[in-house]
Amino acid sequence: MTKIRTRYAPSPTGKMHVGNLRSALYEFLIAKHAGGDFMLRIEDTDQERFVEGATEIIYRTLDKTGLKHDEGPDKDGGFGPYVQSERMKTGIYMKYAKELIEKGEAYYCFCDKERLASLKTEVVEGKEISIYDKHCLGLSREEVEANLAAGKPFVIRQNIPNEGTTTFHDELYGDISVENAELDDMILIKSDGYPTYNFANVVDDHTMNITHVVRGNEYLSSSPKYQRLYDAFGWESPVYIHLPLITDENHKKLSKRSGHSSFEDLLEQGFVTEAIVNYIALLGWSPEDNREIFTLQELIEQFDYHRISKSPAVFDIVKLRWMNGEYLKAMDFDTFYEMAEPYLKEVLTKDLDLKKIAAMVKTRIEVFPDIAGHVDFFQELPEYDVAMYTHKKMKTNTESSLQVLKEVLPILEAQEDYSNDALYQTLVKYVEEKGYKNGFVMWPIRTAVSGKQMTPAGATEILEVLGKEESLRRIRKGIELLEKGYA
RNA sequence: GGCUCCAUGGUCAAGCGGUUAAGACAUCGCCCUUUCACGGCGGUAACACGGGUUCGAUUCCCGUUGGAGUCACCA
Repeated sequence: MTKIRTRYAPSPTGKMHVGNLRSALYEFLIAKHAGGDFMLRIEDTDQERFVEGATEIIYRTLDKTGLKHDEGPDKDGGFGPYVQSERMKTGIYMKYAKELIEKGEAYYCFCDKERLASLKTEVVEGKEISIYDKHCLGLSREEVEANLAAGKPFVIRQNIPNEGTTTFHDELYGDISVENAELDDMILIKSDGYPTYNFANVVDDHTMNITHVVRGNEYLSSSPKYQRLYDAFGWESPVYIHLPLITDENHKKLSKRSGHSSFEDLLEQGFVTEAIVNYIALLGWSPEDNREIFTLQELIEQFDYHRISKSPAVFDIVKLRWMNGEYLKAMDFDTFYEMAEPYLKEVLTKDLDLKKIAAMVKTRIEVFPDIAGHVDFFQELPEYDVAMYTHKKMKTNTESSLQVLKEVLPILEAQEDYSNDALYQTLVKYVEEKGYKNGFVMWPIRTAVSGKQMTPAGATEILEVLGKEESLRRIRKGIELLEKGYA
């Protein structure tokens, strides 16, 4: 049994798309589950789309998510170079392309843009559809030589016969066959000398000993062409595993405008890395049991690629939010605080015990940006309606609240110890003396000091954080409002 | 439009000829509670349709319908 080798082969064109990230994750898991190697190869054959800094994003994301590659541009494993533009300098692609020409499996094509444009036959949904007419296949060897000698720009095309069918095997989808007549003579080497993705991919996967080619199923329909390339070279084809698409809520392939389509977007929206990885692992794959929360290590152990699903999966941000909340709840406090602090400081500039507030909020938020809405009242008492004092279950109304607040004010003025425990004891004592229910007293106090329908903590906890002076100020304000609301 | 793939609740999904068709998110209700949340308990909700094959189809085959992907000197 040969060692499994998978590869992640992104092109440095910008942010890390979640679809790409999931491919990387699955490629990593398939290799690691079997004790194999996971390789990184940079596919930068399109100089026009190259984005400065994009390679760094790839490294950073892989590092942050824990998808450590065994080989790559920065980690030579003997199969380099690992960047296609560098591989090109070795002449490898041209060498193999010429081999194909010798075999009659490829040919030079000198057709210019104008001629190609004249081949456009049909326009469907705004896209022009054309199939190359093999015009240059008919060129004699002399004509080709003459064109080459004259320095005429050329591309090299794959020669696919018009008859017969081509079949390839996918581990998940089984055998897939297409008529050769359906297959276009795709370009292998572009006029700038660079290989196309299609060609470089095949040459590199083979020469780098990749055993399992794992990629999105948008490549499913072009796979027969790749298969023909393997066959033309006489190479053994790799195991193909095409992954189901990840779609947006409209069941369309996830696109930039979805807003949460890249790993960076998600981090910005306050998601934690582990939750994102965990969630996308479950988009298109499920374990044998019903577990949903997995560390990367646990995923490696559990990941059996035969359990990858065939149908597309909708990226559900709501479920991701839930999962993120689970991670936040399970996180140790110091780590949580470190991450939450910037969000707290954004709304709380007064001298407040942020750690205490962070603890309140830890189990009630799903993503960090939720924090602001929970704690803003600590900074400043919001405007609120006296109707908020009325709560049927607490049996409170504006009248009872006014009375309670008035009675409680002197008690709280006399109170020295503003710790949660002490305050609670004091208030409960008052409750008992009066024969009230807890909520009958706590509700109006909480309302007065928070001005909000819901808060991340009970009344006395809020009093503690606010401190005596501010608490009393807010309660007096509450009394004032209630009296006014009355008149 | 051609080709290819897919088809279990709103979403992620188990299931691989015989099940009361799991579970999770969301949603609804109840309980708990110093509000809300958390947590606990419970409810609503699915095999797209039509033919076969079979003693028996969610499961196998064919068709229909629906959805998606792809048809570049982009990957």
